[in-house]
Amino acid sequence: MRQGERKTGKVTIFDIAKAAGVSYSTVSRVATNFDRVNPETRQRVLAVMQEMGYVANQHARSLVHGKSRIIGLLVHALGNQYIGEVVRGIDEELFEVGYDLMLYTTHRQRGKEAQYVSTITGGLADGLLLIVPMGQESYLDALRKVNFPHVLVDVDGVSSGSPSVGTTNRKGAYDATHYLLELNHRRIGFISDVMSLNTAVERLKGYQLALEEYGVAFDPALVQEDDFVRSEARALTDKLLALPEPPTAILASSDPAALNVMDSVREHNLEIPGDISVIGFDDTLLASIVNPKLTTVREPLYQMGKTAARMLLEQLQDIDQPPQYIQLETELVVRESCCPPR
Amino acid sequence: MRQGERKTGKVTIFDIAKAAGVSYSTVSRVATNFDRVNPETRQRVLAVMQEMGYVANQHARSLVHGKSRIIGLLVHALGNQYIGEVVRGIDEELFEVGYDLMLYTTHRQRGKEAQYVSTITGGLADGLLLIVPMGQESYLDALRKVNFPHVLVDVDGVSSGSPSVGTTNRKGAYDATHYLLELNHRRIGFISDVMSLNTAVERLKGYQLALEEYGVAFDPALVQEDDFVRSEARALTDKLLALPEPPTAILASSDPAALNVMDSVREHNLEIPGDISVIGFDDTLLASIVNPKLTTVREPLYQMGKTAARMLLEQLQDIDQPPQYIQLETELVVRESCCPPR
DNA sequence: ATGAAAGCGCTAACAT
DNA sequence: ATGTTAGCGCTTTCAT
Repeated sequence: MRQGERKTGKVTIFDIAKAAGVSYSTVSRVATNFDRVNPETRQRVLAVMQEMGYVANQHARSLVHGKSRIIGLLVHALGNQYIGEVVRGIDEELFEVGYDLMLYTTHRQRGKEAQYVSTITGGLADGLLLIVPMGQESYLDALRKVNFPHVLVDVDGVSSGSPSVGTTNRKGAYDATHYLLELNHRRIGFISDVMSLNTAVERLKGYQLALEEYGVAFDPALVQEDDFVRSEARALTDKLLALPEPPTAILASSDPAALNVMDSVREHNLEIPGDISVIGFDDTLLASIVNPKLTTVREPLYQMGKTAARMLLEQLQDIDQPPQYIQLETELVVRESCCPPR
Repeated sequence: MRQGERKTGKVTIFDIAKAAGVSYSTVSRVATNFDRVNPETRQRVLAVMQEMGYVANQHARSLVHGKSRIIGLLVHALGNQYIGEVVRGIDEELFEVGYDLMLYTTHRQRGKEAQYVSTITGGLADGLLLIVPMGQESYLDALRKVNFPHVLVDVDGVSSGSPSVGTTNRKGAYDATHYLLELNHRRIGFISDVMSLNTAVERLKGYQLALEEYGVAFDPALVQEDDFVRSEARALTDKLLALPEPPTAILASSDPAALNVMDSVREHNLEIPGDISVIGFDDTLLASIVNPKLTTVREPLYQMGKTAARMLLEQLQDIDQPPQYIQLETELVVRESCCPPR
């Protein structure tokens, strides 16, 4: 190879065949190590492959097989622990069976998804995992219509119509609220995700349920909807604290949001938990490092990832399975950010 | 299509051709919208494509072209803001020119890399971006030997032999240390990355340089090497604080590490910054949210990603370019986690 | 402007 | 056990 030259194919099955003095189908056989081939020949071919640095062209294989062993992964953004853990679970499960991951990040740009989804279903990937906060997006219909294997991560079940793995959001919010009520809080602020997310709706229900049980009237002024794209948790906290009858505790929809809440509270010269108790959601590493350590609703992120991947793998085997809606258990993790109100 | 049926190709160029009453090469022409084709015919074909939901098979295209418009992205782990920002930069740059991203996560498993790299160079991807803390890995040689387009992110320059984009690590550490010295600290702990990373070596040099300038003797006991895989920052802080002459300030190698430092310090019933000043590295979102807000050395993460992607794109155009080693400027961001020693 | 034909690198029947 | 052949879906000369 001339210095700097890099043609597409580099070493092909054909080059190996010539060098080893066999037909290229024989080479293919040892490459896939599928068929029986004379051990001696195999050794020779293997040696040549090694020497010439042969690596099979994946696109050619995909073309033949009609599948690529690639899974598309559509995420909103990387860089939060939340996603990191879920992806770790996915990755681990997929790696074992030799699947690769194609990453699609929608970042702030709404609308990218549809475009991605079409190239994905265009044969590039065999299946699709979606970790995208969403309501009823149109591309989901597309996915279902062509019966393309996919699973939704962290959406709340059946309503989506697509296979999904989520958590017990209602119970999670219920537990958190219950805990606060038990501590004797009666004014509990709730910084919720936007209500277009069914997870947010579920959590609100849990929140209200607990309130009801304690005979506390629901005050809409205490729940503020936060946008997940550009979190306003800080400003919303300000709003909550400016209420005529401000909350003595605030429940946030994620750990990062909770940190913002804490930050805002401090700027009001209020103490945590003395003046204001705070609860987060997710239990990312952060929660146990910050000061004070954050009480939060744990979601089994890693398990969600693993489960989602496994479900997708199953669909790949048998696309006609009825969609499953799996819910993993949340768990309240009590740390230091809550105490009884003054 | 029968319910549940999903063959590989779904709608092919051939189906469209038949339905539109043209040859498939004509369909190809409108699909690539490359060649001149009768506007009328084009409309008709387009209409049929739309109706039948045609999406080109990427593998077939890649096979023909010998390139895939896919870039491999090798990362150690997702889920820290650091990676998130870098990837955002990469993603943005690549999206504009229609490249896709193949994600390879090495997680804790050392050794996965080599395997990945070989499938990547096997024609799956056109180029490779590596965000992997590393010294001199053997697969880098492989990359260079076959002249495979790649760029290293966040390594310190020339020594790697591969094109790279990093930051001014030495200056960053120098600035931080200088700031602390200026504040009158003389015992400055340094929780460094392992010295097998050249970035760590550079930072140490910066640290020592500043010390020298102030005539402060370098005490090896004050620098502790932390493993990036399983951070021991907390334990190392304990060690530092247990010194006969403990530090009055600690410089950490990342923001998350700094949080762990802070946590450990608090457990010793010491105040920040009153008893111990703390400085981080990176300036992730975290830094400005925690309590107290973290003084840290900002790295232009997003820009690093963009730059790396752009460099790779340039290599793709002309593989015979000499490798570039780009350094982006760090900047000390002063917040609340430092003050003069008691 | 469009059709016919070759071929990208590989796998998998089908022969031998 | 190994070679021959026919594609996988697409792009791209080369004809017409």
